[in-house]
Amino acid sequence: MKRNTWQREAVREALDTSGGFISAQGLHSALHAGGSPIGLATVYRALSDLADQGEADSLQSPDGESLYRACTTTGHHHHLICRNCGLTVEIGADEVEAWAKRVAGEHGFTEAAHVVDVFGLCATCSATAR
Amino acid sequence: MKRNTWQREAVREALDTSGGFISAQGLHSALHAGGSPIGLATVYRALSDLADQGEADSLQSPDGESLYRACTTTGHHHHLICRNCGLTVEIGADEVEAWAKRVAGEHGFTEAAHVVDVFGLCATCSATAR
DNA sequence: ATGGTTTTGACAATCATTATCAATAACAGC
DNA sequence: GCTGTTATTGATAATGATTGTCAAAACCAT
Ligand SMILES: [Zn+2]
Ligand SMILES: [Zn+2]
Ligand SMILES: [Zn+2]
Ligand SMILES: [Zn+2]
Repeated sequence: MKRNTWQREAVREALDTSGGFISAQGLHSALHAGGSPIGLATVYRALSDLADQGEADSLQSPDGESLYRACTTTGHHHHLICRNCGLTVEIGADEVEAWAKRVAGEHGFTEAAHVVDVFGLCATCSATAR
Repeated sequence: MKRNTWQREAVREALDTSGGFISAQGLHSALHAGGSPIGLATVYRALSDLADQGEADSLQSPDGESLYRACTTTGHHHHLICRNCGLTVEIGADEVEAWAKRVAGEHGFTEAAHVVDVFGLCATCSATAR
């Protein structure tokens, strides 16, 4: 049976607080900065569990890091992510869902999954950058 | 000035031969299997260069590895990839391009890039799997 | 409160990728 | 073709993220 520990709860809360996508290392740093003595391995395990249970979304950053986020949308969705500050907008994309299903079918592919993310600079970061 | 070496050419040819997306490690193994004594670091450098010059496409595998492929389509496009055998189909996706641009704009994002890939089992692998 | 079982965390191990740097090989100019 | 300059190579070390190990600590049903 699965047990409840303050570590797991701490990770959940830190994820909620973070707002945007964040790496395991980043979350661990944030937790430490907040005074938590949680171990790094534990953060990795908690994030992995949260992702498995569907309580967190995960994706690969452009440079191959795994990033996690506590999303509010329950169902399947995609993300618009600021590559500077991490601000994330959850996006429903029915037309993309249809497209993905169609192209997979047209080429005889089964068990198709898709990776669809948009990375850019949010309005705030765009303004700052100039 | 850039010099031409048999190593660089070997990587280009191996990429062409591969057909699907392949990792640097995988290409290095393939080259060694074919009798080439090329070094691993050189394969990494050559692939990075090819990607920079637009002669190769690159993407992150679902588990965070960088994969490369010599694509025939010159312009921007996306991929339908067999997660079992690596078979890759190049896909033009005007509707997705438009969608990505639209959602970025709607939320004030600039310099938006998108990651759009479909992973599945190709017809052959689907048949074998059952 | 107790005991069996899960979870933790310090640390080692792994794996992909990048940095080093002396030795090598391209190639421009003679 | 020979030569000197300089980009490139490759063995290896270094890095950085992630996972494995395992004894000690924490949970929780009883
Ligand atoms: Zn931003
Ligand atoms: Zn989708
Ligand atoms: Zn391509
Ligand atoms: Zn296949």
